[in-house]
Amino acid sequence: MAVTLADVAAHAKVSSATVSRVLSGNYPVSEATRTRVLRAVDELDYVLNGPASALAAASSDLVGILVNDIADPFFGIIAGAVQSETGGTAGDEKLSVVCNTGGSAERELTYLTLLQRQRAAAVVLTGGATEGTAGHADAVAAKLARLAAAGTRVVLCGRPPLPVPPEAAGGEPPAATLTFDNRGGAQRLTEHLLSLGHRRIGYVTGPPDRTTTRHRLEGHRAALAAAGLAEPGAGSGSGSGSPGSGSGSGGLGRLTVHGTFDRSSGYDATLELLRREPGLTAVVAANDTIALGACAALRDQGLRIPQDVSVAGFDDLPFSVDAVPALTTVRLPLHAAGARAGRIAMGREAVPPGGVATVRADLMARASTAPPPGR
Amino acid sequence: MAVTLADVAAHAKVSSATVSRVLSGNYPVSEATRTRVLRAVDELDYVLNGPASALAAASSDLVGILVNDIADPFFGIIAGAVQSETGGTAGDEKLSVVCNTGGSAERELTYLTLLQRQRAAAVVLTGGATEGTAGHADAVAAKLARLAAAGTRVVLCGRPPLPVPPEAAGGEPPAATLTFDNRGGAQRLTEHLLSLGHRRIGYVTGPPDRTTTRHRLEGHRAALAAAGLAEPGAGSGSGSGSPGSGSGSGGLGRLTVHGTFDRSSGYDATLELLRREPGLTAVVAANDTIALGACAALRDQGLRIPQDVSVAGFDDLPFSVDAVPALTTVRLPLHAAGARAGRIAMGREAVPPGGVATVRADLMARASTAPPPGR
DNA sequence: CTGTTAGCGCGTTCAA
DNA sequence: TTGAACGCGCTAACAG
Repeated sequence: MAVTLADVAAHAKVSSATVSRVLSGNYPVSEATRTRVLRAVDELDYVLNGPASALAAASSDLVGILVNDIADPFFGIIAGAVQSETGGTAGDEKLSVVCNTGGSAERELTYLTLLQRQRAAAVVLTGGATEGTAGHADAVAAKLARLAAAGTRVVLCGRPPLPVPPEAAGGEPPAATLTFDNRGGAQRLTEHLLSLGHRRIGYVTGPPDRTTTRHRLEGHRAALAAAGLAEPGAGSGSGSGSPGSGSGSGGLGRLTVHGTFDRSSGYDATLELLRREPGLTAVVAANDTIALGACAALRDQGLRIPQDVSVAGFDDLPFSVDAVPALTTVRLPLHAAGARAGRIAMGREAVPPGGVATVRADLMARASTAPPPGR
Repeated sequence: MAVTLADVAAHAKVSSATVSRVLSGNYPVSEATRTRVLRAVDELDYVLNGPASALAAASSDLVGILVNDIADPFFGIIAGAVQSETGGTAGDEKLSVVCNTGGSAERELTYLTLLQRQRAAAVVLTGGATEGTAGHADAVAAKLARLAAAGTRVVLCGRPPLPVPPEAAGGEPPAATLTFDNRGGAQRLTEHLLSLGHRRIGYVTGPPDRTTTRHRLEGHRAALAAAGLAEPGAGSGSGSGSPGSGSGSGGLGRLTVHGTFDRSSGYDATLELLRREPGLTAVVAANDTIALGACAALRDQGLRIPQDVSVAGFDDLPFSVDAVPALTTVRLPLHAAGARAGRIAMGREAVPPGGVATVRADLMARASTAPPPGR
């Protein structure tokens, strides 16, 4: 049906082996035959058969990039940066592709299996992990270990390091990891608010079963605790997973509302926060997108930012500086981190010592935060 | 090295063919052997070899989604919608992957070739095309025709229909197309501004060699012309491609500045516009992201929106409604269009009559536009 | 319902 | 420098 190597060989009056050598280029071929072959390829519109090639060579040029939400610029920026390094930057053309897991550990596993089937050259997992259902995290870790064992480079970008299995202690870690300092960044952000004088600070975040949610919340609470604001009775995790709802108990959980990582969830959660604590003077959001929704909700309630209520986000996505007022947030060098992950995936940069590098998260104090009213 | 079908067969004491049948599932196998095989698969940690499978079956489960800029939510939303339909919605698991072309026709061709090599089941091209270098557009069209001929479903989403080659007239079009009404939407948007009383309207747009740029600009100018505002001497295309610069000639081109489709370009271009025409009362941006930059620039110049200058965008991305003031724009049903493209790519929805369907673009008049000062 | 047998198209020895 | 031959791992006929 389609034109094959043999067809080209016949057309150029050489053996198929010669054609193969000309195309792969890593073997001496006389200039005369090379041009003859190339002309035949052109005339016949020949296209290499990827599966056959991969089968024979026992390798492929696929690089998979897994993201939780492709419509979220947070992931788009990272994925774009990874691709800019893994794409055909040199002779080594790689088909780097991004796979949208929707934050589901199940789909993540599905994609990993699919990539494993394709004998992918590398896999980059971006963003926080889901740690809800016990077993799923282990299943992912096990699959990654198997991928690594089969020669696939595994890189984690913006995700906590894999737990090291006891039996593997001392060996090379299966995955190179660039982890974000979510905890530290969140802590510095809340310290900023505290230093401005805020004491009644609401927290609007994403699903409780995400590492990103948990770490940023931990940083926030660590800052509160250090300021003597930690109330007893609040567990580390809190609230249900349904948008707009949170833990109803007293303590810290009362001022934390879980939802999803999007704008409308931030809107709803902020209204809920206001219901629980009308005297709120600041809202910290787990990311910039949520913060945008929070701003809208506050504004719709007739509250001014930052005169009545301060608002802060996380990530420093491009739109944050353009918000009105400009959003105080925590900057994550998403592009740089993604690019580095891409280079590691391509083997062009060494794995960080110990397999793990922490990416810094810097406070960007802007106009959306100010001292609380009457102070 | 890796465990193969034969290993599983031996372990389960059946033939490799039986194992294959159990795994593909589309063939009757007794319950007893099926469980035995599955257990063997599990015990041996067997993973299907994708290339070998694709080679033997002469098909693959790859679906490619090409986007111009993966960091831009415009593409993220479309790609996410496509994936939600092409992902394993039923028994037919497809590895749907998004490829970032960066708007380069060259990389677009590279990706198409790579997908062709993999014998992709379908390819979805999103967003406007580049029409700069003559020949490149033809090369892409030719490649798409070849892909379609080889059985790959080709779908265009948010891109103008492929030119129909004369010799193919009457036949099935090679690509199903969902095209956006960029021209109509832009025209209605500018009519809205005109009806408010604006006469000095600046236009900030992307690279001149993109169909999206051209069509939206055409709609804008059509509205101006209908209002008798067309000045002679302005060509259809104008300006150089470098950000912040535009055509220096008189006529319409004077109020049009080309750049890239991002925020900083919108910022710079707006300053340039203000330099050329300090009496400007409105700025129309070719998309919402540019509009955001335009707002920032105006604000930094001490101009109020919309009291001093009105601003409008295009696309109605999620953040637009949260801008302050809420952005007047043109809504494109990106998610719906992407989902439909995905269904067509999967063969779950019929190709529109004639191969082309136009997606409507509706004016969303919001708070960023108002009558000009003193009126 | 299950086993046997041929290739799928290419990379890679081994000889020449 | 080139050609011939084998096999990668799997699916799809064809028998039984």
